[in-house]
Amino acid sequence: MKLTQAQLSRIESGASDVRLATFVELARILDLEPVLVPRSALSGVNAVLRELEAGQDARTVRGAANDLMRIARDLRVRYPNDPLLDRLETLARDLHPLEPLFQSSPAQAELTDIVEDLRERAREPGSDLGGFRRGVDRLASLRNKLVHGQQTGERPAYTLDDED
Amino acid sequence: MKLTQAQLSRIESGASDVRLATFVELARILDLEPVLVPRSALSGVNAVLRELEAGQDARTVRGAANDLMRIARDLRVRYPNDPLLDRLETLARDLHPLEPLFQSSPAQAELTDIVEDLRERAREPGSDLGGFRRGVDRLASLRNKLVHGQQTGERPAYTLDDED
DNA sequence: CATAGCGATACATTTTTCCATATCAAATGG
DNA sequence: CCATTTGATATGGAAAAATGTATCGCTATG
Repeated sequence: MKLTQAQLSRIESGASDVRLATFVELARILDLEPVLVPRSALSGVNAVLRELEAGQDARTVRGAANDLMRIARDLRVRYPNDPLLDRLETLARDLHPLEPLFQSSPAQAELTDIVEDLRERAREPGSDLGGFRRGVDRLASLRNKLVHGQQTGERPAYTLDDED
Repeated sequence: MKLTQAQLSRIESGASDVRLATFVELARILDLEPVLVPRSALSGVNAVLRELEAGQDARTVRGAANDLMRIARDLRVRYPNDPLLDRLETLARDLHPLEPLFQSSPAQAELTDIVEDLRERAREPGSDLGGFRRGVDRLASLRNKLVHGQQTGERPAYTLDDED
């Protein structure tokens, strides 16, 4: 498939009901992936997409996860076997797949806030583990909230996304 | 558009790269909705889809999660503040969203085995926490394995879902 | 054996797609 | 200021492919 200039022109002017192969190629170029979604899953998928497209900076979550991992690793020196650090690492790892859910929501803000807090507490040597634990708990509950607030819904509709 | 019998025959035999309109119509008939997903959102969307299509014997994982929560709660009576129990609870909670990953894999067996083991150890009063901890570790590593063996890496090639 | 149902195929039609070329706008050079 | 180049978009015509209609062959069933 070549997707020539002429072809594009006709597509843009709506003068052509392209073939599937052409369509897919075009999607690729636009960094989109055509996916067939069962109607029953539509609302869920839409939710994910909505949250994502609102937010610009996806890297923030990844960055936060990395920060948390680093914090945990640093503290290991002092508390080699502390389960609290296990927990923190687990939570940080969990962040990655949940990325889409963080976009554009206040969750993002909360997350960076938590990271800030933990970083702060980790800095002071004899830092009270109680405060640190509270931070980790905050992270955990944020995580749980996101994962669970992922309820289903209803409303099927016709939704071929736009192009151009 | 009519989607005649002849056309369907050709499509099924792969002898035709349909036009977009035909494709959409076919999707409709199959109760599917074509959606263009930004690559960056693909993992999130796939997660939702996986979760949904698991639907059938999801109860097993859920059951395991509940069992684990119960075990943890019971042990609380004796060890009110043990962080190991925190960890177990966290892991149990984590199970839910990972449900789809358990489907049909040996992971399912491993999970029930772990639950069996922990239940056993929790039964005997002065049970050695070492063994119990080992069980929890097993659960954690199973979880991590699943979560990590999950990442796509790159390009889903021509991932239009199947039809027929 | 007749016939009804279903999928595959032939041939005709329609439409996309490709290649070449035209059109147009903005930029560039004398 | 006009001519020419350059780049990007539209269009015409030919080739290729999808779609439609009619038909054929197979299987089941009376």
